[in-house]
Amino acid sequence: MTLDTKFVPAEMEARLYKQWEEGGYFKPGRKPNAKPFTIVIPPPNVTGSLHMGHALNNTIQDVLVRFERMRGRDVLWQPGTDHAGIATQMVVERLLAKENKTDRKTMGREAFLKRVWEWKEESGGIITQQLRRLGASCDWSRERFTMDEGLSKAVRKVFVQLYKEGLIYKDTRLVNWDPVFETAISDLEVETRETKGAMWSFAYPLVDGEIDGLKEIVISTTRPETMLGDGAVAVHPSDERYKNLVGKYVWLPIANRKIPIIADEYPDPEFGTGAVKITGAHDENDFHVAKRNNIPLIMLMDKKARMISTPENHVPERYNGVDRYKAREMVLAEIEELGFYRGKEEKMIPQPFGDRSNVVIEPMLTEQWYVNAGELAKPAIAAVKNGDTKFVPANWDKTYFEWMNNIQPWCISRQLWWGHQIPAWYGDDGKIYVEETEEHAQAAAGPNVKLTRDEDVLDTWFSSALWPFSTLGWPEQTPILKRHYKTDVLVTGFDIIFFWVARMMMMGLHFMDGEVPFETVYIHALVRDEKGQKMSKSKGNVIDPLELIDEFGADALRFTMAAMAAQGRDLKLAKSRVEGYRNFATKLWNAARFAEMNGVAKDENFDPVAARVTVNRWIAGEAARCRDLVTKAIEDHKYNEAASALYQFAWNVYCDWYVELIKPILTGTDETAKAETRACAAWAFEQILVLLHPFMPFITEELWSKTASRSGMLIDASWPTYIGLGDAAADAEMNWVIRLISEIRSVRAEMNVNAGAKIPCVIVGAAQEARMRTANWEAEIMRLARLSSLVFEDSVPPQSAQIPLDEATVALPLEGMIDFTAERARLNKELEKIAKDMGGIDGRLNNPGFVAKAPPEVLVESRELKAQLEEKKAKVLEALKRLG
RNA sequence: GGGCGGUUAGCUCAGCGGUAGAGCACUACGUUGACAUCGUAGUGGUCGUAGGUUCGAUCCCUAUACCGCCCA
Repeated sequence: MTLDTKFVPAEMEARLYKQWEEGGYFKPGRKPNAKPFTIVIPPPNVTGSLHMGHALNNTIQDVLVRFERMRGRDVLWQPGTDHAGIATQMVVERLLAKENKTDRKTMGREAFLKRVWEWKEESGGIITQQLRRLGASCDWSRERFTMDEGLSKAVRKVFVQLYKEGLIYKDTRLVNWDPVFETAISDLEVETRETKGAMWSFAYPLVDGEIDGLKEIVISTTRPETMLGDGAVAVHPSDERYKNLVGKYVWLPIANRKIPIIADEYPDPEFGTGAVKITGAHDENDFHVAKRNNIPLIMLMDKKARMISTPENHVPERYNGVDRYKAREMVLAEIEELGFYRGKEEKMIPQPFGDRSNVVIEPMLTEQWYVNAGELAKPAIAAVKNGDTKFVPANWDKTYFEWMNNIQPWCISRQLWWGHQIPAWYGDDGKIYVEETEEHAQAAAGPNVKLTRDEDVLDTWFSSALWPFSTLGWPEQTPILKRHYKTDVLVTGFDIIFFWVARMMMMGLHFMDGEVPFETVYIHALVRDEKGQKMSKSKGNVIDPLELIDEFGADALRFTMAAMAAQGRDLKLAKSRVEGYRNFATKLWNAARFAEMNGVAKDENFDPVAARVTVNRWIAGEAARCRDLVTKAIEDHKYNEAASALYQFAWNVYCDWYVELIKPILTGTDETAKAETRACAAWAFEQILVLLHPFMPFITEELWSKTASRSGMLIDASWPTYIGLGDAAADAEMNWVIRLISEIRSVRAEMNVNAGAKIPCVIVGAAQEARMRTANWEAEIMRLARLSSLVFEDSVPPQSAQIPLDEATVALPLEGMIDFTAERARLNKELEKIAKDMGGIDGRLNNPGFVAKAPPEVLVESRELKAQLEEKKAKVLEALKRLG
């Protein structure tokens, strides 16, 4: 059981993870009488590989899950992946193009889908393997995929029910059309970006010649090519300039059509000429104007955003099949040639881009399926208002409400192949049959109707919205569903509050009898690079979490994530931070090696409450304090505070002081004290392992098994509860000793005393308590402060450096070793600091308002502080006097 | 235009009403058989700016500047 001198994370991590997983520790149901605790994972895309966002997200979930497991809850962390419609189809299409030089259309739907499934089987497991490397303790035996048979059944059932309730319907309106993927996408998948563009002005001549001195109306547009589809020119009803033109017509050049001049509230008279062209079929605002005024909607483009020439749209034949941007150039040239060109202004314009395809989205008039989100949002809003679901940090509910209150119909149909095909059939009788299966549809239609299934698939987020219950077996009423819905916490980033959180709320409430899908939504920050920039492949600033795991270990990465998870928006990741926590792991390893070398071993009979040695009583109290801090911090989702408490306790308290202070005991002759201290040191270290386990599961598990022979694994250990720990007298004594040693060290360094030199120390004016403490810790003080002697005397020896310590003065007779000018300077500096502190305190105490109004305990504290400062000041002055 | 964040040590960030903190970096010294992935000591901040509330403000309020995100 000897520990190696170095610790190598890689081997250990793989081995331990396997042991946990195969040991069934991640599975629920092991504590059937315990209260369940449930988290559903935000399902990563099957196409994905682990990035920093995943690392943060899953670290937090794993900390929670391991913590609650240790606290005795019956934990289910439900894992799975998302089929990610567009993303996956895109990946496989690219693969096809590369491999076989073919495309999905040539292959046909069936063959293509077969290929996607094959790809999923081959590559879909990458991300889940990577989650394992992070240490995520999900129950992999319950892994789900959004296109599993079970989940697909849930999707069909939800769709059919919502349709029959009138909450899903078909509608023809403008949608965001992605001309690369040739599908509609939802508003959320569109990203508006400011891009370089221009505003061109054209003249449309009046059909009736001159009216009110006007022969033409000048309109401006950022999209010249759409003029071919103009159905009207609109002006504001209050616009005097055009008052007598409303109801007249203009000639639309190129298309050679007559279009009316209409009055509508939409045009801004202050902007440009105050007249706008209305292209109802290709612009959202124009669409509404056209609807209001009964203006025809003229379709100009096909699914690839190429112009089409039809008898209906009057687009000249030469435009047929021309790309929209090429058509723009043609229109501009022709307008100029016709003499209707009226100038161009370069400007930045907002343009919609597809978040996946990265091309300009075209508003297109098509028939699509919609969810009446407004209706479903009502209970979802109420549930957050009344506290059934809480956002942490709480201010995110504002974002949630803001969006939910203004929610638009959700376009859920996609003209893709990869996804849940919509369970709707069209009969040759012209009717739509929405049923869970073709048999049901046929039954509904009757035997003589020929059915054709809707070709479209559903938005990926439709199935994700069902995740908290579909993964638990719904629509079957499984025991797991009963036990683990609603879930306890959802951990996710703010970027998918709308995409996912809001929709899960809607669907959960609707299909689970009004019960919310989760009690708490913990929203964490997004991981950015050191400079605060979003990590992206194109910027080349991506830090790969797996590389960090390779270099520093999963524990170090996890601890970094937790330590940086302070509630905020951004999390800028510096590699040095990960390195620092790797060092922390090394420190723990070495502390364990120290223990091993010094006979520090677990003693089943050791009871920290009964410890007699002061330093042991003290460390036990510190352990209890750390335990309380960590517990509270995790409960409050303040992972950084938990991490910081652990780091401090393990390194600054246990390693720096406790271990150093017990060395003389461990090598001493007091066998009783030695035995107790060995047992206590082992106990305290064990507390570190247990408390740290949720954050650093691997190294703690490894040390757990190597520092004692134990019956179970640490993952299965109980979160400690302590009764009767904490001893104020022991704390006071140890703190005094630590202060004494620190002060001597500080003076030594400042006086440039050779680090290796042992020096004498004389304590003057010590009260009984200080004398006792000194006696108790003589060996430790001498060792840690590098003293050759430690004695009490009645007066300060000549040529001493002097340290005031409460009522006593600690004198270091350093004749010949130090420069007394320097010592005087040091004491004067000390005096300055005291004076500064005093200034603050006096300012308060001399303020009648403070004395009258401050809480009594603050007043007492201030007075005590002043007394201490005064005592110290007197000592320093005395010391200066002695130096002459 | 609407909303939400941020501005604290050279860097990355905590703290958020009662004496300014951590890690990294930096400086000096390396003594102690766990650890140089370390130890000891130290340098470094008028807590964006201006008002206000308060006995007291980095912390609360108002305004303002700059940076960032989301929505239109």
